[in-house]
Amino acid sequence: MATQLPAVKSQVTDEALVERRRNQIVAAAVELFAHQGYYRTTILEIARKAGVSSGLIYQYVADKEDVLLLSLLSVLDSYLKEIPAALAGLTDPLERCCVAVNAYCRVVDQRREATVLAYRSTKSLPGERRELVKNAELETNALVSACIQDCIGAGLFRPVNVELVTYQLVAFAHTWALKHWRLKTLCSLDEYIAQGFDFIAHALLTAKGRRRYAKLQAEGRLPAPSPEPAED
Amino acid sequence: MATQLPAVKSQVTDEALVERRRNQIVAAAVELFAHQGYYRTTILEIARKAGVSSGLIYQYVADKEDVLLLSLLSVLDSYLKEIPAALAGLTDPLERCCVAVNAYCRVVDQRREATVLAYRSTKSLPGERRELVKNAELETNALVSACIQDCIGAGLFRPVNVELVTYQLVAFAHTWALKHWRLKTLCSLDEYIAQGFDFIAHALLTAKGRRRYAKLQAEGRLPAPSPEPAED
Amino acid sequence: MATQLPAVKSQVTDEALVERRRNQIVAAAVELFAHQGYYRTTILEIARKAGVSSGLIYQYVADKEDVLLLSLLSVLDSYLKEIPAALAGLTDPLERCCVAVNAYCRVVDQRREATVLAYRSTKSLPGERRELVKNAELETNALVSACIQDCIGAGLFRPVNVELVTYQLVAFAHTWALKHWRLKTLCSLDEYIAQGFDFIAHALLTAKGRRRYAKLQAEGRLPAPSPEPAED
Amino acid sequence: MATQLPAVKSQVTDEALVERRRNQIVAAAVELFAHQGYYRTTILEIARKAGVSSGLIYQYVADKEDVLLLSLLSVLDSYLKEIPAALAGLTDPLERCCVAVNAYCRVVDQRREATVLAYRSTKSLPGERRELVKNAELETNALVSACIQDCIGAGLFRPVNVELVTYQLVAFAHTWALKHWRLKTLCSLDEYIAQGFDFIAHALLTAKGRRRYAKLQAEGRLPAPSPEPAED
DNA sequence: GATGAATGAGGCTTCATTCAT
DNA sequence: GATGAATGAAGCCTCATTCAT
Repeated sequence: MATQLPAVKSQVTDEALVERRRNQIVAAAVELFAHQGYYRTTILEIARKAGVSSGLIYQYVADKEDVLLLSLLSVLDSYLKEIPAALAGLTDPLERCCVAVNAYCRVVDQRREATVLAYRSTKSLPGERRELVKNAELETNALVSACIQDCIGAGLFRPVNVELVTYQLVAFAHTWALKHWRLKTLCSLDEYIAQGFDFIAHALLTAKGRRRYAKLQAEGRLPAPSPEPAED
Repeated sequence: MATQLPAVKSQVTDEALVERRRNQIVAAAVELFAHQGYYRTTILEIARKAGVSSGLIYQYVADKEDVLLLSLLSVLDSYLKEIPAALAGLTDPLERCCVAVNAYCRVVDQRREATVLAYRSTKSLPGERRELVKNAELETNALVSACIQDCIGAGLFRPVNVELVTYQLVAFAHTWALKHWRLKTLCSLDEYIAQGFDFIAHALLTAKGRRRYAKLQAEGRLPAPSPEPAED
Repeated sequence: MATQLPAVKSQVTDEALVERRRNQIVAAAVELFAHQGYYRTTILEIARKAGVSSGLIYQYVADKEDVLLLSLLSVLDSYLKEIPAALAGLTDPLERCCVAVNAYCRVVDQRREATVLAYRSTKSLPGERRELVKNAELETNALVSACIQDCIGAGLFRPVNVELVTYQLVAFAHTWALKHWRLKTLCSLDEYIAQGFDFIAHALLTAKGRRRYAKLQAEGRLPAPSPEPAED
Repeated sequence: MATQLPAVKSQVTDEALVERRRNQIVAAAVELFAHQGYYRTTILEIARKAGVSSGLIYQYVADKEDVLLLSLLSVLDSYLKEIPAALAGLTDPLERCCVAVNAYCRVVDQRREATVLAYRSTKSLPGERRELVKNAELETNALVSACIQDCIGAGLFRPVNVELVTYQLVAFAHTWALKHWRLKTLCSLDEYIAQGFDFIAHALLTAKGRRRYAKLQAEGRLPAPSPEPAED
């Protein structure tokens, strides 16, 4: 798992303990970082919230930046787990694509502050540590890309540039967190997802794809309730 | 202008001087904040880069957060100026919409680091000051929304939720800056814009809109070169 | 002067102020370091004793080690000033040599704790900074070496290895400080110097040298009172 | 032995174990202290180098200062053992004196860093513990003093102040370690010792002593090769 | 109006020491 | 007896802010 990358070393040797302590620390850190930002959060606050001493943190982490790194990786990790979990058992490419986006939006919603944190603080990490975060992000992207690719392969999506479109979808999911202060006044998460599907569907579906989409919708296999029929 | 909002008070009375000094300070601050982040940048660094003393800054600004506020407002201000400038003289709703998005992407590209800064640091501002930034953002959004609304009114776009779609377009523009580290390896700005237009066009255009779009394209009135005709 | 070496940089530009502040800081530091040792002394203690704030110290010095460096250099500097001062106007090689050793012993006595500090703490400085101290030490050695060399040149001293003998004499002076806890129970500084002269005289003087030495003694031109006639 | 002095108490009762563990700890500590200094060395480092846990150290020692005390005593102990060992079986007073100085210089050379450590760190010990170190030093001095005294008694040395001259000789030996950074560029240990003998011989020998010295030299009973006959 | 030296609160980090296992 | 995880006091250093000039 990402949080066990050799990049972050601990003084403590007991693997299980390291795992447990780091989870403790990171849980506290993510919450504090998300609410107050990285720089406004002190190690002492993290320690207190985690119920440990400040010195203990440094047995599991080299410095404060490491706590940030682990925190960011844990957020990205949650994406990397939730999306495949949602896809389990599904085979229809279009269904998979919709479910993936839906799942992505919902994790983002559940970890909204943490998602914002990733945007705020990734740049606070220098060099190598930032690369780790970027790589984790690319791993998640790859999940989405694969879905799009499969839809194209199945003739359901137009032959678009997969990676660029991936970023459109990812941006769609992230925007829910980034602009939540405004979006929440405009619609619910369900509505947000539904209109996104509508937007994306029109943007990508082929004629064949549209038929399949309609069928899935009719069968109730599309995750979010569509607020209005997608047509022009 | 935003930088003259009463929220930021100066000890100096000469209006013109205040204006000039603040521009000096903000110019230096934006550059430093953009590259190093807000917390990593010291007042002394800003002073030095602005060619003034650290003490002087406090005659034009209440505290460091004020410098951040002014910096963020200046970034958003540049959006608010560039987009209308690009639209000047244009009347066709679809053309205006495309030009607006294009202009937005290009300002973002020109002020890429500053755009990222806005994402990183807006949350570093507390309460009232953050509202000012949000309002400035909404002002820019309104420019885009108006274009979309006009296209819908003209039957060129489907009757979508204007504000939500606005966020799609805004997200598209911002993503160029936010994910530039990756996007730059995938395509040029022109290509990015072109595929975005393609995506958006499919997502929003009505049959009538498609005809108009094709015509504008044929007349060379669409800002970016379209890599391939938009159809499926 | 050693304390103005470019190796130690200050944030403050006013040369005179830097000089004054550093003297303030170093004076406090030398006293504290000498009594408590480098590691047991805190920057805050130094600041308090110097009558300044702890932050101020860092405007004149990069870190605590720099304070140590300046302190050590100031000690070595005092040797480098006192010895030539004592030699001023003297021309007889043997007299000069005796006066130099005498002066050395007396500075060491005056700055006894500081001399011990140099032995304790030079190794606490890493790389480049330690070199600066070593060079300052060699400069003082050169003063003594020159005296010895002249005596050899004048046929007053046997043709010994000048640098090695220099270290004998330097060690003699330093030992007064290093072993003061014991030596002070055995004799006074005057007696210590006198017996040292006796020892050194026997070790180095040629027949001609012995005659000159006796003459100088008779004329009262040798610094310390000889407790007993030097003969075997 | 010095390390068994009641001043250092252990929680463990098994005498032999205490002895063994302490040797383990001290061996590691001396090496680390000598290279990095006392304050720069952590208990954890000592524990690791000694192959034990950090907690174990505190079962054989009250605190870190105790480790320093034991370390310093062990260094001084090695002098106290090596010198008598070198003298074993020798009866001629002059030969004994020369052998003693030679042996002293060689232990110092072998334990050069440790010797420097003693100079750096004895003052780091407070009150009572420092006395123990001083006493150990005086014990070694007594070995040298006895040799000098015997030479005077045998009419081989001039009637000098024994303790003061002892310090000259001790300083000579220690200086090899203290100024090794410079001396090593000037001569080898053998040469250093040789010139020291030359210096000391001239300083102390009576006419009778000089004859004896020449004889010993001729018989090859003086430890170091004399570079040139000692005369003027 | 402008300067920049001075302040001092506050954060990160280290590490001697303890103690439950 | 031995371990090593946990503690928390303490120190170095930074930097926003002030204010005398």
